[in-house]
Amino acid sequence: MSDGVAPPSRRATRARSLIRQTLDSTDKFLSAQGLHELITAQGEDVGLATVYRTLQMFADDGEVDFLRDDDGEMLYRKCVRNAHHHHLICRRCGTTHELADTMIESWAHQVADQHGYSDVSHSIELYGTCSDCGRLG
Amino acid sequence: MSDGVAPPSRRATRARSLIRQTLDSTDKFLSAQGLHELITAQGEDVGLATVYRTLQMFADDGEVDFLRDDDGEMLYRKCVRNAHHHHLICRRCGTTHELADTMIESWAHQVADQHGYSDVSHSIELYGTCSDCGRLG
DNA sequence: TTCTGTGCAAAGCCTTTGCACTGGG
DNA sequence: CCCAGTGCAAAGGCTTTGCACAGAA
Repeated sequence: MSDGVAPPSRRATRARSLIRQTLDSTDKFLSAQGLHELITAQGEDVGLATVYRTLQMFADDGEVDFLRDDDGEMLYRKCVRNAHHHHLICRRCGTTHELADTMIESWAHQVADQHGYSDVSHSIELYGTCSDCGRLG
Repeated sequence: MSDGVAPPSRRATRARSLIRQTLDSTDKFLSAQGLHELITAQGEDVGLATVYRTLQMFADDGEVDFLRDDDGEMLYRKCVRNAHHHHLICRRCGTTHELADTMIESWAHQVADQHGYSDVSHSIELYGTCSDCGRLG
């Protein structure tokens, strides 16, 4: 599982800096387009294609978490935890909690073993309404 | 959770029959386009838009299982089990095992409760290489 | 100077939609 | 006969790509 390949050289640019800043400004998962809008709203300007390319690169480098929502859209969020984990996401406001639960990992492997599967990976995300949004009705 | 709404009237048509037949012919998850190709390969002809509309309808009616793969594509499969469940899917040949594990359900609810989330739902799929494909190298 | 990064516009892909025709009941 | 269902083509929405220019090192 170790990607022996060293990450390619990465230059420090205005676009990357702005994208990192924007990611750091929130705990929520953002789409490429959503992030682009936030940047634009700040009066800054970065090409949408660059946002897509950069988020993809950050994801490859493990600098951001990413997942695909129910609509098939990719969402990205600054990486808080390094180890493998899952998310509990408020489907209303997007607030996210990271879940580092070893039980799930072992469950996944156990089930896979039982069926003779190897190279197991899994996609596990929980959605709900967070307490704040719940209060607001 | 009961969808009190009675399903709208559904007519028996050639397209629906062909789509059902094709779904029944395999245990694997199929994309709309993949299913359309299978139908075409049988020398039959159904509009692609109809396949999309029909699969969506079957999904709404609970007649098929569906999920979104890592590429964001919707996949459909004939429904084997009625109760809520998850899947263990071979990422090579698409063979699928249904998992009816109550432990996961209770885990999800427990975690959500701990964080004050309500209306919990979850997206859980396992991917791996099945024993047959593993043997083939 | 060199080569990565960026912007823009075009193209790709999966999916949905509008509209007129077809066919099930 | 009537309305759900279908086909086709166009449009949508997210994402990727080609290419020439800009800017980091």
